Amino acid sequence: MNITEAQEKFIQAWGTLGQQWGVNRTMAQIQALLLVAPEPLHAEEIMERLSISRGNANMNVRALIDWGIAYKEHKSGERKEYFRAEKDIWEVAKRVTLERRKRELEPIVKLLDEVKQITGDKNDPEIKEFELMVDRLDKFANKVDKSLEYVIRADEHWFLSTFMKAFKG
Amino acid sequence: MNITEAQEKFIQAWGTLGQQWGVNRTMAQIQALLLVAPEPLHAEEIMERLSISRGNANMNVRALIDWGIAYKEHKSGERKEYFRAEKDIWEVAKRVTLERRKRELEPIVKLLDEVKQITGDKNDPEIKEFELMVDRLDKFANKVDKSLEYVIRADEHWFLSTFMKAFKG
DNA sequence: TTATACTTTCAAAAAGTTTTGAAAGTTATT
DNA sequence: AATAACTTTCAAAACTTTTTGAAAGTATAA
Repeated sequence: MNITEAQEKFIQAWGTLGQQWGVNRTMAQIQALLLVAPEPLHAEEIMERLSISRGNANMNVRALIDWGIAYKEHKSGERKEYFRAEKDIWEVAKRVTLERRKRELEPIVKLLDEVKQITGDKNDPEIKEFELMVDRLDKFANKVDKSLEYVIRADEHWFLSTFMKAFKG
Repeated sequence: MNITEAQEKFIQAWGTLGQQWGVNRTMAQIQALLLVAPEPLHAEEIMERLSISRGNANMNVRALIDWGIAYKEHKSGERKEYFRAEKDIWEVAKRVTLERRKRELEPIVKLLDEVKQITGDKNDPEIKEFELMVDRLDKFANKVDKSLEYVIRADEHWFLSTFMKAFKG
């Protein structure tokens, strides 16, 4: 396999994986392309390399930047904007974790708070079960939230340092 | 807010959250319904409560069972099948983690292995960058994989016991 | 064996998401 | 101020996923 084939394969597969992660295919493909590119690329290059339209390229590059996993870059003497990917995988993982925490965990906690105060006979089995479930979920969500906060704030290599000891390095 | 409104709100919101997790809306709604139900429900009840078709109900109940987060149940003297949700949230989290590991992590490792052996001039910047990236991703994926394996095998309350010490809780 | 009470399947329809590309917007240069 | 080089927007089209419901399948009881 030569380098072009390998890059192509990687980009396609990364796109497919992205979809399972709830990330749109093109966004993941652009990230993959920027990850394997030794130099920043501009819109035209991305469009050509992935055979996508200008609008699509623009939209998804912007999404990557919003997530904090790609950056705009300017080359002196050039008007074009260049883009590069964040290549520190731990940093990417941290960003993605933060983003998901915001999008997934915060709404759960908010929902549970709203739904916590219900009126009615506390001996009704429906009410008993509901309150039990809300309580269980709330405890869980708060534990996960605190744990994420902890690991995100900690050293970027937390995962290594916390767990790898168990595997002797 | 009365119990019916609260349940309704919870079910709808859980469905929306499910979508962001890559889980189909109806599957998440059925899970939510079964989570708040004090007794197991049968197909007819699920269809009616969520206003969905028989096929849709059947398909998504089956998916929940495949994921190991809901169970079939039989009531003696009844021909209908009843369904109940796994209500231990730690158990649900474990199952979901296992499922995602299989669907998301395993394909990455497989891809990286395939793409690792490329032919060409090792001084070509494209090749250098590519090999660097594959190596970084491979190390990361393997660390995450081993860590998940560890925490899944460990006590169900691993999350608590590993991190909560840091919060004196 | 036949009838009945249920569950499962699957092709077509509906709903939802992504992509396109032309037009509008922005900024830098002359 | 006008032009050129670029970026962004957005409505329509293409594509993907989900849902429906009627038909087929299965198991139990009489």
